[in-house]
Amino acid sequence: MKKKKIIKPTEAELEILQIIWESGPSTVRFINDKLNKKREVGYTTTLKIMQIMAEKNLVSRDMENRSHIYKAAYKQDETQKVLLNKLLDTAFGGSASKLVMQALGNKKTSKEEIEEIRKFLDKIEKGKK
Amino acid sequence: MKKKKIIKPTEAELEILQIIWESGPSTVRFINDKLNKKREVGYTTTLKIMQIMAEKNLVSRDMENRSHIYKAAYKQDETQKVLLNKLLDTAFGGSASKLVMQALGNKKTSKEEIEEIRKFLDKIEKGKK
DNA sequence: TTTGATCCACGAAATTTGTCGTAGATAATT
DNA sequence: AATTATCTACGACAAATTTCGTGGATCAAA
Repeated sequence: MKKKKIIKPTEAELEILQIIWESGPSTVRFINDKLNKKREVGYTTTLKIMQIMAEKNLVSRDMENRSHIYKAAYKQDETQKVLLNKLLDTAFGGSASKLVMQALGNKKTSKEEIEEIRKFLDKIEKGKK
Repeated sequence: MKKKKIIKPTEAELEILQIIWESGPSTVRFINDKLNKKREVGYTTTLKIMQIMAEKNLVSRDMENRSHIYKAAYKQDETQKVLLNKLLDTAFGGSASKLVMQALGNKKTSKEEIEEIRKFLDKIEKGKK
């Protein structure tokens, strides 16, 4: 049995992870600039959080050059899975369908998205029979 | 424009809210007992958290009798909605369908549940024209 | 009615999160 | 070469979270 990995990024960490997932391995400067397009954050604040993320092994970093390059240790999918399951447990009592309907009911979902989900349902139903 | 209420229970608070949602208005003793079936928690710890929840107006309490009775200030649905939307933003970049598929992909969902979701999709599509 | 159980209030302490400032090193510019 | 810009490391600090212990009040039991 492998040791279970614990992934639980905080909000600030998730904000950073999202940028890395989207843009690939990045420097602190790059990420801080991106963040500042949405809200004001000091450079050292971003730096500090990313250093902590490295300690926690949420990211790894290449320290070859002066400005280190950080990359995500876990794929976006894995992290989403963990967070979703946590929410499923803590707030939805484990009912995935309730969660799904809540998600769809709230947000205006496009016709295309709905179609996509239908196909997805077909697929998992087939694999289930 | 009404003042927007912010609901963001912590993990410990959610644990407690779930019990209240499931069992109805409860005393600290009752909740602490329930919690202790899963993990060890001191009575005063539970008490303290519930008092804080009352301060935050996450719960209201009837102080008529010596042992106060706490009840949830928000319905489970409302809270689920808030938490889900937060997760949607922070981890899924706002894509509800991605979240939905992730949720369905992970968990083994029964045929009945899938059918239920299909009907739900029909419904929101109709309401969408 | 004295003792013991139970309850709340209050506060202390440990941890985590998020925020920066400063210092020292290195790179770039003039 | 001297000055300026840019990095990392480190520590400090406030706020929020979680954890209890103690003390005083009230209720129940002996």
